Amino acid sequence: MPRPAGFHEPDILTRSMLLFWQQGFAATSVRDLEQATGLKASSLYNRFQSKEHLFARVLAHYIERVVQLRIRRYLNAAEDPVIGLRRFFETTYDYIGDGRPAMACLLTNTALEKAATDPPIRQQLDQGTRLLLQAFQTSLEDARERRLLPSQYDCQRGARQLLLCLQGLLVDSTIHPDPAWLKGQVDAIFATLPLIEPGEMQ
Amino acid sequence: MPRPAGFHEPDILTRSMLLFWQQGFAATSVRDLEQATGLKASSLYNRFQSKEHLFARVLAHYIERVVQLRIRRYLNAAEDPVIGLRRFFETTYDYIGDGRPAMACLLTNTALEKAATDPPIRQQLDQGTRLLLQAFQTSLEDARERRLLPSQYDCQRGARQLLLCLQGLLVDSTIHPDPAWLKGQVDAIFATLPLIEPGEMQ
DNA sequence: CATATTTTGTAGCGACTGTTACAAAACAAG
DNA sequence: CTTGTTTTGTAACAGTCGCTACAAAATATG
Repeated sequence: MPRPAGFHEPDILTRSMLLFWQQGFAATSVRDLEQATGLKASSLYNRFQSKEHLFARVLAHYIERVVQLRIRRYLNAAEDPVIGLRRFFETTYDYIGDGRPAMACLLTNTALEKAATDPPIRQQLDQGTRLLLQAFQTSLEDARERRLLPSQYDCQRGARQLLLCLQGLLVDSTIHPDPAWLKGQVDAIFATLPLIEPGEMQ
Repeated sequence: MPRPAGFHEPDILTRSMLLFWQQGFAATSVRDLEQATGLKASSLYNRFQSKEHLFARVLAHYIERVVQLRIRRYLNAAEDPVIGLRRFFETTYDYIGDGRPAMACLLTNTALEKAATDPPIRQQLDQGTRLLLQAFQTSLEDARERRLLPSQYDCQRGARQLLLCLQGLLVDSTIHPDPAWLKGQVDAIFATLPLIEPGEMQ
């Protein structure tokens, strides 16, 4: 009976996501969203209840389509867990160059822009970070089992440390959008891992 | 000859600073600034050219009055440089509690909200971070001279690592405004420092 | 006091904000 | 086709945005 919607919802979420990601929540107007999605405001408000509700959906979309994808691609699929972790970190600033605006991470941006506001948003942020934390810990445990890390290495604490550094790296990537500098930052991060060199194995 | 200004400029900057700090640049309106400073918009625009110019002045004020003060109080004045560093990190989330909104750091907030905009702002952010970087390095070098760190410890790299962790901690403090959790994060940060225990000294 | 200079308060500019009422258009089922 | 339901497009709402023109008030100098 009903007239079917003339658009693809995941597509709308992706297009909105890119806007929020680049400009932030407050700086993205409904008119911007209209233009990016090709939908009129009435359609957007018909499908999603408000700009805030749309944003919450976009956050979930980001976790699903960006964070999870990166975890699978760089961490779960890596042959060497340490190399996988390194690739994960180095690809956080891949987008830099050509004078494009710094984008960092939608979750991080949101944390500093809207954390104090409503609980559903903070819950999404918490879920995203827990996802990363768990993935890091798994990689570290994998590395420990392969004797790339000392047997007494605390992987849970290491994962927290890595997450902290990742968030710091994202901040730094907006202040210093310079791949060479950021590469050095990643080197500094991984220099603190008590990696066992192949020659050290007994 | 001229009529003197009926207000104290540093006071205006401090009051504006608190607003930008809590709400961000975009979310702080000129009307908010009027109310917080007690000045009418015409006076604000007479003294400062625009909201953007005022914000740039506020950033410099923040570096001078908050960052420098904290460096002097916790790092320069510390008897033990490592304890000083620890105090510096632990006091970043002192404001948390009583349901107050998360404030993190004005520089960090600005980096993720406005980094892509105008160069003068980014220059301020760069100066603030370089200030911190230098202070961290000095503390680490002090610690190395006192044989709290190995003689071959790379203090420059350590300082970059610490700055990264600080920025990460600031992000985390908005997602998890829980002093106990944050204390654990600081512990994880300092656990990576290759500190020489007193008993290990030869 | 008179004058020159600056700071205020009032009022309002045009543009933009998120949101909505309402009717026209599009479609699936009968 | 008709009916029922949903999605669209148009237009506009009240409110806020950054900002400014202008005159009144205030004050250090002469």
